[in-house]
Amino acid sequence: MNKRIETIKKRSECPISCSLDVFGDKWSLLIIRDMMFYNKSTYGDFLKSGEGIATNILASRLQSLEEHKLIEKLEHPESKAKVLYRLTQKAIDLLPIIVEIHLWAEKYFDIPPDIKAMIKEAKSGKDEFIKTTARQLKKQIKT
Amino acid sequence: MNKRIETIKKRSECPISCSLDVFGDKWSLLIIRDMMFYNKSTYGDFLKSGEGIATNILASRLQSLEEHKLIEKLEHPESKAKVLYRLTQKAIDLLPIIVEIHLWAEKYFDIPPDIKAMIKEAKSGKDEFIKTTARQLKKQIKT
DNA sequence: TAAATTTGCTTGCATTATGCAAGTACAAAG
DNA sequence: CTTTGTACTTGCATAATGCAAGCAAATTTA
Repeated sequence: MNKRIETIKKRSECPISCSLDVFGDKWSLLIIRDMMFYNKSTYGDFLKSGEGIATNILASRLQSLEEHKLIEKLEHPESKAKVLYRLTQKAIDLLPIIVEIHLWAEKYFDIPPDIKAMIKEAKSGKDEFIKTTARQLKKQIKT
Repeated sequence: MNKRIETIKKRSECPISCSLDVFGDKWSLLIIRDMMFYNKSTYGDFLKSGEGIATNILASRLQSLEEHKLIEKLEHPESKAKVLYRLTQKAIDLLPIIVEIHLWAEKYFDIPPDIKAMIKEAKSGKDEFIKTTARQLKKQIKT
């Protein structure tokens, strides 16, 4: 009945490598994205995402994100049947990375119009965009 | 004798998702890092990296990076036995992302002193650091 | 110039991660 | 008290990664 604690191994001391060991997989950043920009907060929310994550993988990624302290599991105010996932400050601090990924993507991919609008805003006033977005997200932590 | 062209599939139109489809694996960004910051340019160079990539995986990642136009394969000036890999502009444009990952990592990991020095420099004058580093890298492209 | 070494891979097989479909337990609604 | 919703787990298939060995062409060494 022992849940295997996925040992958090580092491949090296390199900051890029260490970071990838935390969120450098196919799904983690997409879950963070959903929480940051689409107000998703429950298991069911994440399942509905356009990319179609499998149920077992979602459970596994949520566990990993929790172990790495990027998210916290809380009881949902509406119902005991639900679980509320919330970003930590550590995850909110990923915002600059995520913004830069958006800016890179905007240069090399065709982006849907609605998202493109947000990227334009982020581009024209990057620091301000990050600051206000981070502030919004922090509100939810209020602890 | 047909080399299978790994079809480049997108999971969605989301810029984060599309970007991860390009470099969101365990190794691609580390190869880019080696080329950006450690002047590595050959298959043998990449093999020597601290994280220890397997030979077949390295070959596979190099092929993927080339297909996604993040690197180019050129003949090595020193020897026909060698292959020279070079970053494209598309890869150099990843620099802001990589810098932000460094800054995030610096906040949440213990970083080796030499790398920490570089991060401090990047932090104190981010735009300038990116600009000068990118300029250095572009020199090598000179077509 | 023949043999050994370097370089950039490929190949075969083991292990791990991810994907899919079904099932389960508990809470809540009817 | 049955049905539905929510958050998972489980079993099995496929894909990605890891490890050790092998290989061909180029270069170096003897």
